[in-house]
Amino acid sequence: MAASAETETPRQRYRTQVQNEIKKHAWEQIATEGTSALSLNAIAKRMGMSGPALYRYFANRDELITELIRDAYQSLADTIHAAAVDAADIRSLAQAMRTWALDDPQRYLLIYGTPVPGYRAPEDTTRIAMEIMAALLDAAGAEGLGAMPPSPLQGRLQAHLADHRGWAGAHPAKPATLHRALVFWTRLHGVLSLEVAGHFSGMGFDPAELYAAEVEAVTGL
Amino acid sequence: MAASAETETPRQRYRTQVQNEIKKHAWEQIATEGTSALSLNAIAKRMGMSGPALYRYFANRDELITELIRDAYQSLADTIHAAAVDAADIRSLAQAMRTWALDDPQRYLLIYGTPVPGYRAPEDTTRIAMEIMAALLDAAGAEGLGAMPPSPLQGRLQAHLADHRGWAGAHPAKPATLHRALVFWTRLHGVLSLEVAGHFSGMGFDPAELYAAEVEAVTGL
DNA sequence: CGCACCCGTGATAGCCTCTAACTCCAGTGA
DNA sequence: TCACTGGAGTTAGAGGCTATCACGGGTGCG
Repeated sequence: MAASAETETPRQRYRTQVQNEIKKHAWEQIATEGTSALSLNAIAKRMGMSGPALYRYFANRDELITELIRDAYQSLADTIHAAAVDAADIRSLAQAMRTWALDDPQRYLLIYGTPVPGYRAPEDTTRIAMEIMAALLDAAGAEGLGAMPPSPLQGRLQAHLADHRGWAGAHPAKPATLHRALVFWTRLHGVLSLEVAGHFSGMGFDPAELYAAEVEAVTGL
Repeated sequence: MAASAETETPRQRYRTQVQNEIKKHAWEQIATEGTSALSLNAIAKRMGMSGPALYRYFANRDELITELIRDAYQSLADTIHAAAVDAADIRSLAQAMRTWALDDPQRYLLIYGTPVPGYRAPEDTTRIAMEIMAALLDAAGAEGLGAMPPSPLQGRLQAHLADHRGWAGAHPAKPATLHRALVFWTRLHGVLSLEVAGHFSGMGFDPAELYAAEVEAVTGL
């Protein structure tokens, strides 16, 4: 990332510094008011300069948001990697994902929330998404996890996944592992997204209990 | 709903008719451009009248969106009720939910997508949400479903749910049924929301296969 | 018939994104 | 050392949006 740190001119260093400050203010605004209320004008005002100045650093509002999405993806990938280094099991990965999501709900929703119909994700976010998938596949393929209860339908899904494993890249995962990783992702996302969006808030029970039970269900799949 | 149809004055009938036309245009706009791009001005222009006229029918943009959310909730509840009348089993409910979600992704996302931080859902949407939950509990409590694999953690969750069953209202569901209904909701929502948001689009496999397998996993829980 | 009410209008304020023309200064090369 | 180039920031302004206000005009009620 900082490969050309020495060849960087002062101009460039100043530029990236201002860009980072803009992003910092953008994150604050997103966390409190939501992404839809993100305003370049307001950021500029808070930084003590006039609105159009920001267009030196980001071509338009969409480009800033795209950059924030990229950063959010990278942050999630880093979090998962860090958890995988500590202990590459499903439980710690799941815990890391949950704390990451609850730490800044709007950051989570920037990735997994409502997409803008016309928006096309840039190439490298899909690359990061595949990195995340690889970490999940590693954890899902670990020894000592429960076997999956046999059923024609589950077997059919695994056969289908074995035929369509492009998303796993070059990962040498067994069909059952592909299945487990996918289910890990969707089930935990199911609990997390509803929790983050506040759909449990009036229900009274503790989402953490449900989350833990779902994590266990995946390990014993 | 149409209890006072005869006592309605022509004025009132015209009023609700215009309101419905506004909502119709709003839905079209949401489906194509997304909720964040919903513009009262654009709707007015398309209806052949000037912007401020719409404020006779909705106090502000938020009130219109709230009304649309209410309608979306009601539409989901109706869909689930219709499916429950045909056959009150989990499979048909799950199928109805999926077709409803894919039929208009932005309508689904209006309920389950990114919430606006300050927004507070009105009372009757939570009432409708509880109706939906009741239908889920009915289906989850049916006879002939597989027993749940015993585990201390799953048992602990069920005990917790038995202690915090306010969201079930007066429904006489066993703890295992509470558990199954919750898991039905979160797991299917996990697959659906990722599918609707396009996170599977580049992965190559068929979400329907995964969905079917998850439905089966819930029935055999 | 008269009157109150509701509907739709244009004008306007204030916010936003984004462009254009301009000034100014830092860093560069002769 | 000095002229110059290019990036940074400014103001002005177009065009969009939400929302309010004051004003005509028609509708339906007493």
